[in-house]
Amino acid sequence: MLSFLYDNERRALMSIGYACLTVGVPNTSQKSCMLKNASEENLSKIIEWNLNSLENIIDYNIKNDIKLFRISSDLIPFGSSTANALPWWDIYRNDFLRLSEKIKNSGMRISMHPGQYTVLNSPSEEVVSRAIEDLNYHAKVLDSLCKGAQHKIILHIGGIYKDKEQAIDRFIKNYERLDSRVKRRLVVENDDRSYNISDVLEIGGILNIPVIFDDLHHQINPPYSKRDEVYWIGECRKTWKEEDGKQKIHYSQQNPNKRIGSHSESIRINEFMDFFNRLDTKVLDIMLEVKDKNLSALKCINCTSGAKNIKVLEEEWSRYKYSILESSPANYLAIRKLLINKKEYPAIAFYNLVELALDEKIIPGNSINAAQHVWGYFKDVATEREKAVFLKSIDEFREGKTSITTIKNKLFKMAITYNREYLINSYYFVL
DNA sequence: CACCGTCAAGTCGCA
DNA sequence: TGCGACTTGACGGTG
Repeated sequence: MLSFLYDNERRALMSIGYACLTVGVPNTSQKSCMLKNASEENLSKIIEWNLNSLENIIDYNIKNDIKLFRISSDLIPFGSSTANALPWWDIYRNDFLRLSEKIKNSGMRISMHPGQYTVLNSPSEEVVSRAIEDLNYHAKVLDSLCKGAQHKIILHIGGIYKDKEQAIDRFIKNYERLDSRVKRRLVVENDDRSYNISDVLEIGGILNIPVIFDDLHHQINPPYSKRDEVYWIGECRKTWKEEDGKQKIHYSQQNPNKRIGSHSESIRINEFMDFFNRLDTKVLDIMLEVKDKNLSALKCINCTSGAKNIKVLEEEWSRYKYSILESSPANYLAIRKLLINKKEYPAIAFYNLVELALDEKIIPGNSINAAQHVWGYFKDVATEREKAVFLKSIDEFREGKTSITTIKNKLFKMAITYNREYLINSYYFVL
């Protein structure tokens, strides 16, 4: 079947992924601690917890065919600080080995991205040496998980300090101080205030390292030269060598209710498809930066990987269902109707309706209706006491004495207790 | 158990 | 020169 070939071919070309955390995936939370609590005992507990969460994330990615993922810099608390003297790569060697097998066998591409506080071009030697230590830490995590140089560390250039030329020179000079294990993975990215894509291409060109194009940063902080994103993505492509793997870009959308640069709650699919269709090649990986994480990754994957079986959308529907019922009973019915014909694959239409529904203002009566539907999964097994508690909380919600979140949390606990997998995977508890 | 101030990192604008 | 704002998600103390 042609669509099958197309599907596989397209998938081999492009991976779409998400960063650091998941939404609605059980047992994937991260822990951290404050400096004053960074005892060896406490740190060990947290690292163990975080590695277990990471394994669950990787399992989830494999199960859902998500082949691009950014690991949180907080995986090891104070990983680049003397506050954490644990040889964690050694202590948890077996865990890292198991994880690296899973990553390798699934063909997943991993990355890491030190935040805005890792500044290689600072005039302060203290700050620079901490940045170098931090990059060493990131390389150590990646080396423990994946061998190839296609698994990248993404870094911003840093500050300006009232003299951009000198600041760039300092970046270039300090780059040379980096360990080869960092250098082979290091790529640089444009930011939303100081270094635009033209600046970063210049720096990447001098250092002969790949450049990541970040679309939202580019919209906020474009170079003087007026060229469109497709042009700049093409320029960045030239910086990616064979051993670096596929070109990688960052994509996010503005949150209309927050300050410039804030990431949107979800990827608006029409806007994304417009961008996707304008790309002059599909041979690149797209890292999404968005609040709803894996949810948007699945959305974009399902809308760009050619025709799939409608089962994919039915699975998504099973997870979105009760959120949609809560926010928009009308769209709930519209989506059911859309998915009746099992020979079609109306992915974009489906996500359009989901977005429309979730944008609606929630009416308390609809919240109660959805909660009662979810309660239906327990009505045969719940104890009298559980039933009384539920009915009472619905009454309290009606009177404004409790929040729907509290009710949802109780329902989620019951989903765990009675092992209702269908509900445990539902976005109802997180959207 | 829900809520909200605090933490951790470095830069930059403004007194 | 020094202080507050900025960012992000989890902690940790309060009610």
